[in-house]
Amino acid sequence: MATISDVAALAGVSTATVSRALNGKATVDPDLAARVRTAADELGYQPNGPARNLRRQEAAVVALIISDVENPFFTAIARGVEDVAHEVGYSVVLCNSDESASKENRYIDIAIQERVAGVILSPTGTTSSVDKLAARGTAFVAVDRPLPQQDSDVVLVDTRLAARQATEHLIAQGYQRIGCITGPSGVRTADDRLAGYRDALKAAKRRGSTKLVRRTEYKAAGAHKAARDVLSQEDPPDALLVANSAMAVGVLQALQEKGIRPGKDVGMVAFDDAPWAALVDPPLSVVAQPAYEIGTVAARLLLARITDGTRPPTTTTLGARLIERGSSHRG
Amino acid sequence: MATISDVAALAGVSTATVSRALNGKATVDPDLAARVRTAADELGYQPNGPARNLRRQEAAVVALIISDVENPFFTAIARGVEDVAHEVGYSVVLCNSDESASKENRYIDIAIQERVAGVILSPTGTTSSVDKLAARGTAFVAVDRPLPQQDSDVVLVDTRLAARQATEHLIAQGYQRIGCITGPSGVRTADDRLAGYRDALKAAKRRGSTKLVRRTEYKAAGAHKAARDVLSQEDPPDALLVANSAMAVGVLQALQEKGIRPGKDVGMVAFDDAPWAALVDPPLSVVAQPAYEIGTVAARLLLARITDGTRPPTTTTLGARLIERGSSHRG
DNA sequence: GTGAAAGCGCTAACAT
DNA sequence: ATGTTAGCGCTTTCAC
Repeated sequence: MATISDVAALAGVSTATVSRALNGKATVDPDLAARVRTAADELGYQPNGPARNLRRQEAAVVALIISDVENPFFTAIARGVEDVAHEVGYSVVLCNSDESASKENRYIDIAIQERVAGVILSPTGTTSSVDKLAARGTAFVAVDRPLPQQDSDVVLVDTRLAARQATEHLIAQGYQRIGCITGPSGVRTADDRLAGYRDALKAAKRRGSTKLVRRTEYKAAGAHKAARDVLSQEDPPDALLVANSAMAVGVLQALQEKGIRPGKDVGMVAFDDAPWAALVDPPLSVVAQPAYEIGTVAARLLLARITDGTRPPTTTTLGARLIERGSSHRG
Repeated sequence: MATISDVAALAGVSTATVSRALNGKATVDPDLAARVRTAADELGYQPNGPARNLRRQEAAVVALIISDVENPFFTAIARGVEDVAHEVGYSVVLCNSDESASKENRYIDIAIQERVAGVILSPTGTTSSVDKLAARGTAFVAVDRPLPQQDSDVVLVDTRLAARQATEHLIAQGYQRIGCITGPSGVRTADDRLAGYRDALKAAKRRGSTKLVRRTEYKAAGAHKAARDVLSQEDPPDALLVANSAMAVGVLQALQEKGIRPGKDVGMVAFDDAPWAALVDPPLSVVAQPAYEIGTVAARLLLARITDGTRPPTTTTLGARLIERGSSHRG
């Protein structure tokens, strides 16, 4: 594979000049620069990234570690990050931690080893691995979930408030026994959504009951089981707040199997406005989160921190929007 | 940041010994190895990836360039690739080419520059950029779509046959004027699905009509417009074959807006068994592609090629499965 | 404006 | 079994 020396030899200049020419430094004679570019093209020269990064002590790459590639919420964030990063010449590598602390840890190690310029991640809960980034001075920002005792930049959604509003909406629609199916304990968004749900019940002077709450992984399968379970008990809920769109799939399956009609028999609001939400029957009421915007904001914060590591950490909280559709309106 | 020399100094050995110990070479005294590991831990030593890769002339990383991160088909492939790659100690970086030849090209350049061990990609159609990989001897395998005049490893689905079977199923159900909404011309899967659709019509001695065919990008918005258009004409189709699940969303929206009931008024089969397909009313008949398996097979082929660049290229064709649900049964 | 030369951190010959 | 040393390809002072 052609190296910078090959290009230098062909162009009849030094390697230093090649480097300067190819990196667009102003201090190089236009004629020479042209000759260098021609030589580089001729040889199909591609700079050796590891060598460059070794020398520069940093790569123009940001790592984005998300907890579930198959969740549209996170892929939308990814797009936001990409769009901003590409604008300023950074590449984005996507890593899928799969909601596993050990995978997250592994990817953080890789990010450090590869000396990426920065890391954006949706932390799995344990803070330990992120400390390494802080210790090394690698820029990072958390999305979707804050980092316990770590004052970093973070981009969140006011998910507790959103959950409260969604629950209040169900109450206003006349549902009496509202249940909640949320994610695993310790995952901040799952905890917050549950808290918001309870806020609404309390404000309406309703007594909550643990029998109406189920916690499970943020996946269809878990939610399916949870929904079957909660609906099979003696006093089943007549409405459900569901904490993400994958879970909504599982819950709707369960309703279908049990012959329960959403909206009429059991009201339902789910987090995340999946593309299909308006297509099911009845259309699914959702809490739409600004996922793409989370990505763009996080990327901008990261870039700012890369250039200036001393700026004070900020917390950005974006709002979510309740979209009322048929599944939360008593027919 | 601690370097290998720091570790060597602390452990009272040479850098070579540190390198050997940390890389698990057999030829190092167990006591020394332990001392080295302790020193490394103490310093929080993380090897410098660029330096290592520069020296080794290769990184234990494979790049996966997919054409749409928001398409569940491709994210399922990503999981397959990851699972296999991680087993053998490779990391996977995901790149989103967004169905754009220039982005694909850019990511290929980056992959080359970073000297990744191999590349898996769903090519956008133009072959040009992939030539660079071949020219440099970087291992790569194509998924979902073959590479024109490039004999590489490739993992495909027999999508033409699947399209034919889906169309035959619609014919068998008594639909008379079957239309097809497929992806852009030049994208192989889009062309193949159209060809399979025509195969079925021809075999049934039906005359196809270009007025029943629409081509658009593989996204909901394009398909939405296409469906409105095709259904508004004088002799509208009474059934539709739709080329992926994002498009199915757009088509179902259009049907909803026009008050057309899927199944009863217009039959429908779509590619890709999205999680929500069984939840819409009526449940959507689909062609289920073995996406995860495409990923695992591709990863295994890539690893084999990384170890032995001379093995003859293979083509693996996996089958798809028609899942009949309500949307293709006349009520 | 251009070239010579040092050195980023690591691994692999080679020497012992 | 361990240490010494060269060098991977690049960027960047430092001279000129």
